Amino acid sequence: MARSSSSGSDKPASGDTGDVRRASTRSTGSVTLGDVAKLAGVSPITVSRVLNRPEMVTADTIEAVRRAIAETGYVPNLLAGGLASSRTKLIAAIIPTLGNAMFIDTIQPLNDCLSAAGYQLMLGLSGFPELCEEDLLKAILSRRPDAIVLTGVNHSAETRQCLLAAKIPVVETWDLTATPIDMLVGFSHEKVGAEVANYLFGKGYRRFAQVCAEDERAQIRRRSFEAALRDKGQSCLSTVCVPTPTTVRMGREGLAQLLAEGHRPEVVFCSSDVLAHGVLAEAQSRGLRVPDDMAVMGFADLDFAAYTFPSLSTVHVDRAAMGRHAGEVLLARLSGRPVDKKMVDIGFSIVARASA
Amino acid sequence: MARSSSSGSDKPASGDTGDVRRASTRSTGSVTLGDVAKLAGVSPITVSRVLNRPEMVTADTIEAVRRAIAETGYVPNLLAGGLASSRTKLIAAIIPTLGNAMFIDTIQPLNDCLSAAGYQLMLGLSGFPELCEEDLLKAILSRRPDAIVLTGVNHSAETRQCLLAAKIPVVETWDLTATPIDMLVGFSHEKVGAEVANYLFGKGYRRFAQVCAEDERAQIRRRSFEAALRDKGQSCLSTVCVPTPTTVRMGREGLAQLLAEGHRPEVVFCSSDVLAHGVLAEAQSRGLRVPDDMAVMGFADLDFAAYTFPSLSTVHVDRAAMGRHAGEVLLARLSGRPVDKKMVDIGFSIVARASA
DNA sequence: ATGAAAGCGCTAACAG
DNA sequence: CTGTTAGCGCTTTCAT
Repeated sequence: MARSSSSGSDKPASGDTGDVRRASTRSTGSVTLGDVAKLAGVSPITVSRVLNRPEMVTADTIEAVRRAIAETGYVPNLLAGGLASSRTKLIAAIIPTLGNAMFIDTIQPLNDCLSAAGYQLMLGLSGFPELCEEDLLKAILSRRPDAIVLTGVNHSAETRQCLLAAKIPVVETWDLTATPIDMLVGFSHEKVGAEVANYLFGKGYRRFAQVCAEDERAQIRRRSFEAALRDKGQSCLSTVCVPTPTTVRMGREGLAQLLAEGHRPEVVFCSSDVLAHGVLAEAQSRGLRVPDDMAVMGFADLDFAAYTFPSLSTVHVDRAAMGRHAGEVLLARLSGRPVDKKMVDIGFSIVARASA
Repeated sequence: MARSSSSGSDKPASGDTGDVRRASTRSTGSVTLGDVAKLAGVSPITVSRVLNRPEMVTADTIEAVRRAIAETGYVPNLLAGGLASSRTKLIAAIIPTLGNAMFIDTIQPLNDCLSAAGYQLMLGLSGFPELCEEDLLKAILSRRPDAIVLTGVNHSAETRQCLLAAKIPVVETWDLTATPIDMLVGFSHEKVGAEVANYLFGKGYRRFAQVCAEDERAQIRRRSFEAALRDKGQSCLSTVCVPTPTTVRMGREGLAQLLAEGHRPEVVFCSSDVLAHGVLAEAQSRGLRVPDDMAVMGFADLDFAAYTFPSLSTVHVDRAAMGRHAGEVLLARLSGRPVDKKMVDIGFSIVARASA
């Protein structure tokens, strides 16, 4: 079967044993470039070109090779290709968890953007404890991705070192810093906390409480919120902290705890819409009127919350734009195009709905 | 003339000067096994052993090598390793979308399980249209994963062909079939539809409606639900179908549409808790009492729904167990251990809460 | 436009 | 226990 198919007369194994397919010492059994080349009657490199740079090959050759590829069911080996070329078409992204729709909303457009350009996205889950981010990173770097997307800007010295040594484009997301490793697209959590404080103070609220995730960026918003209150001579009655990843249940329990401790806040600022959702559910089940008895402010503007509690006031963050933008700067860099803005603040906005 | 850049004579390397560290034509610059070996004063293969089979090496050697690794910041190249050994420590999983918490709940324990065993999970998103599953699969197979986890059991002939040709362990999940490709862990969507029909009929409901995702498995549940109703001489008033991935919003709109069409169902069976959540939100905003005016049945038993609408009746599916189990059978197979059950029905149960 | 030779960095298979 | 040799399958470089 595996003979030149060029012109008809296909003699059955005509004696000469010259190129009998000798099993090499450790063949993997799968079809290789060489097999396709033999079938198509060309050299391996030509098959490679058909796949990677078809403009260098004549239409006839392409046709013959395509046929051979289809006939053999050849699937390229990107381990070999990546090893030889130092380009893997692989891009890694590290996020804390799959359990948080916030990050997913960023990853999805990133993935779309990259796969449209022929890259594959590999996800790494750091789990919120930033403890072993370095190990994860090494595991990821050992696959030699062409670039990497990080969540957050607070990395250990070792992590930065690894990243620098890898000499690949890096995009940090979900935060801002004056000293990015490479490129950056995020927004200011400090500003969020401060502006929310201003907003709520401006609405006349004076008894504040929080339900806040034990997450680095959530804590930044929290502290900034408290600081801004202090500037106004106010303070936060109480803050309930809950472990990550957060759930609606924790929001419910958070409010339950605040009330059990005897607090009667006029408004509760939650570190995410998931928690705010839980707080609203709990308030509702207790017959509290929102915002008259108690107002609620969330963060992120998640769909499911907005469609369950349309009154939820929140902070809108364009997560999809963040993902898209991260993909775009990466692709620009990888294709040698100039990257206009290495640092981008995508901003945020307070969405005032009936709950606060 | 083009050759002018060549340093040194054209003559064949006449002679000797052999061991000058001649920069290889295309070095990638990063630290290699060889560099570590040189520093540690051992051979490359010994470094490899320290990393992969330390039990074959003396403690002293390990120590020396470890030091050299730390000193150089060496990060193994798994492209090269995988190419040489035909084992990549990479396992792929294909799911329809990241936007559905159902699948995430399966993937998370799968990931935990695999990474604890030193494997890395690579996610592939097929998007619900099973159209180009084959292209995605080829892109994934080109990274030579050691095994693959699929969502669903309905694959094209080409897909099955690719999978067979790859000769790697395969686990299909989220469904049952008499003819799995290899291993299987799922449950019967047919049974779900039928049992829900029985349950609701038994509770005395007679006017049924559905809000159902345009998803293969959801449609199986739907048809089975309708068939079971027919067996009882009943029928479904109306079914609103919504595109995937589904959202809470679609659930709201689904109920709105049912009511706008003039239907007054006694009970609405939704193809997921996300949709049921939306239906409940819409019902609530219209002042409908649940279950007195209208009952609601969901599917999957998602946390966020249960904690927002604790009364939501639903079908419980142990998604985490499915993921864990998939990981376990895979690891068993990969380590040569016998796999006790190649096909596992993890079952489901109807959770009767106050909403139905 | 196509091909030949030489690796990419690592590990399997054998020595010693 | 450690080293030597020979590839894994592909792409680069340089030649034709």
